[in-house]
Amino acid sequence: MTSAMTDNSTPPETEVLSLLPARLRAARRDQGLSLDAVAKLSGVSRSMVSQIERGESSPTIATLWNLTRALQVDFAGLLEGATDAPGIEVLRDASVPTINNKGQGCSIRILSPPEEVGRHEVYDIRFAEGGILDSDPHKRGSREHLTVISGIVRLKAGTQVELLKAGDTARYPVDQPHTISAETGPAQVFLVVQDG
Amino acid sequence: MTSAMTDNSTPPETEVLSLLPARLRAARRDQGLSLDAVAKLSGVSRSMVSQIERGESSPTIATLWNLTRALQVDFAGLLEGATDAPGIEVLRDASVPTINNKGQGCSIRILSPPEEVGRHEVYDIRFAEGGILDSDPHKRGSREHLTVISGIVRLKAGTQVELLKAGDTARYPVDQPHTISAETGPAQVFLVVQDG
DNA sequence: GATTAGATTCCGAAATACCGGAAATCCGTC
DNA sequence: GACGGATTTCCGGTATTTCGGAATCTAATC
Repeated sequence: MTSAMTDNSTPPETEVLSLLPARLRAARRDQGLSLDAVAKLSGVSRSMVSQIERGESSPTIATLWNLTRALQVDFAGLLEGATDAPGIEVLRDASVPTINNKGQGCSIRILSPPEEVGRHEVYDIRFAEGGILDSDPHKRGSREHLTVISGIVRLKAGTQVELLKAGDTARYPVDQPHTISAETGPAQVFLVVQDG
Repeated sequence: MTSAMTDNSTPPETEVLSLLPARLRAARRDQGLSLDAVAKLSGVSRSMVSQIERGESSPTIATLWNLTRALQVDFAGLLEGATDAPGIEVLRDASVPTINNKGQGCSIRILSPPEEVGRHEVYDIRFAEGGILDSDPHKRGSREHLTVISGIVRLKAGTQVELLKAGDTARYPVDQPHTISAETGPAQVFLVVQDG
């Protein structure tokens, strides 16, 4: 058969899988390896490597995994779309998207682009005195990285509680309910959410 | 046959693939979906989904891809090791590791743990008037996310130049030389480096 | 131009991923 | 405890991946 790739559910747009063959071949050639060499390194037969590199076969994750280890490429990055923007994108102070109706007495300024899902998001959060931000658990494995710019905040993650003042930083898993509050006065924090 | 997973080249340690079935099943159950439901959503048959979730079959990347889209999980993250730390880690203002001898007139406060390489790093950088931080290109695909806390800074990435003041944010690729400088007075910026 | 060494592609045969329907298992409800 | 309804697993058959070897292609050398 001519095209073995079962590309059902493949709208015109994101055929990320079609990029994989070329990337694999490039990775191999970059290291000056022959098909036979990677075959011995990975345990995948030469013919299979050849077919995969020509897009004539859709490898099982097991074999792909073995290939990535032999070629020393990152399994994850291999399947990601070419995500490179050309130049500097600037988001001016006045035009930062802001959410006010979440939590109480706090405004959330979204500093990362909405498209960029799956890696990390960046927020600038400003609390009035007594402001509270309550969050439900995110996806398992996610972590937050919180740095206090000014004021004093109280951080609660699961059962644990910490008091943080300007300059302090806290990191914590967020597969559990967590709360940030500014009890003693206004505060500003910088929050990086790393998706799990 | 009982175990179809071709697990050749599988040292005792990182059998990341063995985690995949459980993760898929968890993702499905979290959304309250039945095998039949995801089958219709993804185009993969119920039986296949069942087999994959029980580790009795190693899916091709094509079918796995379809599953990830139906379950709305990140293909990349699915294959990464479980990276969860137990509780809140706190880094106090006074004990933040700081670098002063890089660049001129600037001190770099490292807010992310050194172990956590490969995802993102977080820095709090403080410039004296005239301070300059020159950086060589990082790994291709890396991006920086810079937010100005106070003062005015000049950002140069490749050939492009932008002037940023307090509250402004800039995002830019760093597979090219880039420079941050505070020409008109002291400044403080927050920098998130996303590894490519 | 012929020879040789290396790399890649082609070709059965065996293994296994994949599908659709049937059987089995799990629950609530009467 | 028996009866739906829903979910999951089992069981054919088919399509595709995967392997090892043979054939083809590529280039350098003589």
